[in-house]
Amino acid sequence: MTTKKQPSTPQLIPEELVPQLADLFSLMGDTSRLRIILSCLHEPISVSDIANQLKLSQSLVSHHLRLLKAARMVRPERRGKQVFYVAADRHVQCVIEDMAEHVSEPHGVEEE
Amino acid sequence: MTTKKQPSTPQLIPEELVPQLADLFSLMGDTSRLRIILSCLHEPISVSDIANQLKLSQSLVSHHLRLLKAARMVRPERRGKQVFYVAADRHVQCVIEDMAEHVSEPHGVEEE
DNA sequence: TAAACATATGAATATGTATTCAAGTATTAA
DNA sequence: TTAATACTTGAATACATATTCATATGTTTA
Repeated sequence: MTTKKQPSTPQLIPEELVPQLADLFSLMGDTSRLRIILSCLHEPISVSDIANQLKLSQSLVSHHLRLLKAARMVRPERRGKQVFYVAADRHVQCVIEDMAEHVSEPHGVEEE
Repeated sequence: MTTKKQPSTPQLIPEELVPQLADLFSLMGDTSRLRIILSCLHEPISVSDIANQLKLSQSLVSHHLRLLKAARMVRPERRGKQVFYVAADRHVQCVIEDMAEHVSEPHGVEEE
């Protein structure tokens, strides 16, 4: 039984954004991809440098970067033969930092 | 070829947190689950109310809530026969709002 | 031009997971 | 206690997707 009649959906986040948001979170939900994001969070870094740093195949890194680029989370910048990637905007960083705070939160001691 | 020797990993986010963070993002990466999170973001709401509001089966909502609860993103509170769920802390809300800002960002006009 | 390097991409596979259905547990009311 | 309601849970399935391998594209140098 429904407790009370809900006035449709009283949320701050418009329903239309949900699929886009879910896509972005989903991208960040893979450890390889999250590490890649972290690698190019503060400064541009080349594909091969990411691969070496994270010990992932160049192919895999490239596949992931393609998805991240499509979602506008990173931006490519060619320098000669290499392509450098950097986080698209500051929001990505904020999101990760907020979430890091969440995991660092004291594990509710079931008080009250 | 590596551009320059990286000093291991100069990140603000410690490597150990990455799997936990990815798990959380992964949970938010499903539209059904993200909607469920949004439903109990501001006030406790019963399982059946969530199911009705989102037009999802009670079973599915319960399955998702179990995962969200395990990740300490929501907290259950029994009231008689019903169980109300509410977002565990404010960080979840911050994360979603930051991401919403990201998607609302002007789509870089490829300048320069 | 060809060769070497850096990155990208398509196909194949293996693994994960969202959803459904049926049955189980918990709480209240009769 | 039995019945009804609210929620949970396990198993099965269908679908998505991370990773690898082989190959292709783009860029510089010889």
